[in-house]
Amino acid sequence: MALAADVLGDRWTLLILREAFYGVTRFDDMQADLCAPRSALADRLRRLVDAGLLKKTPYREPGSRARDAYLLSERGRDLAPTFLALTAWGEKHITRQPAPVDIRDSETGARLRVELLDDQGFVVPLRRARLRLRR
Amino acid sequence: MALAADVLGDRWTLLILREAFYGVTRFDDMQADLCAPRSALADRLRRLVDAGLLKKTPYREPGSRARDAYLLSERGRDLAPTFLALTAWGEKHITRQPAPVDIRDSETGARLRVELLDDQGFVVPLRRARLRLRR
DNA sequence: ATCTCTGAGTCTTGAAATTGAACTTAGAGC
DNA sequence: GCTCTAAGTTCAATTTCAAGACTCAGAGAT
Repeated sequence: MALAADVLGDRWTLLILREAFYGVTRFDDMQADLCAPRSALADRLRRLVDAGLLKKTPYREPGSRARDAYLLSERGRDLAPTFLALTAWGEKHITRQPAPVDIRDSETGARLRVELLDDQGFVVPLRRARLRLRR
Repeated sequence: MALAADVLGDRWTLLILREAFYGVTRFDDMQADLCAPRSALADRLRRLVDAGLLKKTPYREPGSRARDAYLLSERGRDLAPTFLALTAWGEKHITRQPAPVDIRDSETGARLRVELLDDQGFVVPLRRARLRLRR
């Protein structure tokens, strides 16, 4: 997780990833949403691409030249459970309101949630969870 | 999640929380583990206490005066699923090795994992997950 | 009482990162 | 050509950070 902190441990990076999860893919849109300095945004996007979480992908608006959008790569999308767990935490402890986002099953359309499961697939409430260091 | 990024969006904070999850509670132990500058560590611990994620708790080593340890509060422990999901991500994409930690059910001792569940409690593989913005 | 030791910080100062705003660039269409 | 736009880049001013020396409070020894 040390390396995760290296990439994610930054005021803008988490917010940029949230934008990416929300489907915002363009520089100026992110800049407008986050009010981040353009230089900071450019720098973080570059790092996220270098780290393989985002992927520059060309797109073309009719009447404009080709540009690059920033899409989540597989590695980035794999942060979805982390993202969803963090969102749930924020709903409970910070905003006390549902976040304007959910994750759904692409096949059934069911709304998904993150849970702790034991080895038999039973849901275990958070209060029973204990962390253990192996050695 | 904006506020989450406010507290967590920092190079040291994530690592400090990891220490806390690993059961390290004392200033000098964390300092030795992380090699963080003492001033940075003091500052981040203060913020985490202010944000309610850690709780200063007096302890006393025989032959020493009373000091404060930093324990996860309930709000902090509620980050366990986030933490576990992030750890799983790191195992898959960064270290490619199991992290030296697991979360267990305090009643059965079973090792726990984080999964996405649909509304009927069935596990849904990550690849079928789609994020949707509600409006 | 005084001395010394330890864990937990604080202080100081040079180095690095960040901000905000203006500027640049590459192509599309007129 | 000329102009327009999204996507950056550049730069001076400011803010934050790092490293390590220093301080502090109490405990036990002398």
